Amino acid sequence: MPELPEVETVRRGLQPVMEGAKILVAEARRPDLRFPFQPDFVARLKGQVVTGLGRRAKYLMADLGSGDVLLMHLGMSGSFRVIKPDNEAAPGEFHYPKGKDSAHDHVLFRMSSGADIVFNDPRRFGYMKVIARNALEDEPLLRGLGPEPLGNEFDAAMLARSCEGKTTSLKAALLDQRVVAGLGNIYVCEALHRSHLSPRRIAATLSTKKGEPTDHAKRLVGAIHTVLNDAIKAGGSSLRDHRQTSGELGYFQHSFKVYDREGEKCTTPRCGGTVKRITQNGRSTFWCPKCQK
DNA sequence: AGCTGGACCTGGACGC
DNA sequence: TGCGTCCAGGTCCAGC
Repeated sequence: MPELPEVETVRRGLQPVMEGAKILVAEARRPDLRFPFQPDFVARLKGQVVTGLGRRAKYLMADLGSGDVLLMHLGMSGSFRVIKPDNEAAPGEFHYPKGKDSAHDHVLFRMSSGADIVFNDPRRFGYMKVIARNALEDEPLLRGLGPEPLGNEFDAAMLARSCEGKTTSLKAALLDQRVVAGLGNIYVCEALHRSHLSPRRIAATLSTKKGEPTDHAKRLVGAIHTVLNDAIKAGGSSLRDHRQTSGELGYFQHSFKVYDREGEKCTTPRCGGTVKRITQNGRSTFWCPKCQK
């Protein structure tokens, strides 16, 4: 599920049951997700109080009382659900209704807040890692991350600067987490449509020869802001029945203008174009060639 | 150095 | 029904 708005929605769902609560039990039900779990993964979690739950780009970060940080990424198909523990179960055991994809419930936490938290990830592109807080800046997974798209430092000037000299497409540049961290395939397509910019445009065209941001860059940053904020307000997007931690569906998918709308009429007033799908860098791009230039 | 394409996984939708 | 193909919200890494 997870681009920035979905990860932020997950964070808000987990925060009430995680923050200030102790991890009574932690369990990893397989040796690896995308990477092997660290040998001391469970040991470093058990008994720790979660002092805060934050987000950086598409990562969730749980601060622990020990000074460690639990880093979590949802990959393509990761999700969390919050369930009530079964009081009949032994204290260290997780008993809960099994669904058809329970086989992909890979990580479980029992919190002192009275919640069990289950991480499910069929494709296992997600991962979790415990890092000492004072070593965060050396963490390779976080190293080259660009600015938060909703943060103060991300503006047209900064976007133009980081796209300077880039010969790749605008689509590919915006998906590059070093340029801006948190966008994915959906919100890049949506932001480009809302700013009427072609996904095939060369990224370097966001700046003038003097290195000043063009109006295009300003429009694009504005569109990124609005589409992300609107999506967060809607609880993210629910594709293929992906759910929030509470089991509720986000509803921003109903607001997609182009993503997964190939063949539909463009919604831009007086455009009259049709949404097309092309492949760029191996991934689908949805856009309207008529109003995106 | 920057960029592209393949690899990593599983499951759902579709066509025959 | 079953089998094959294609596609999916991400990102790392090799190779050009």
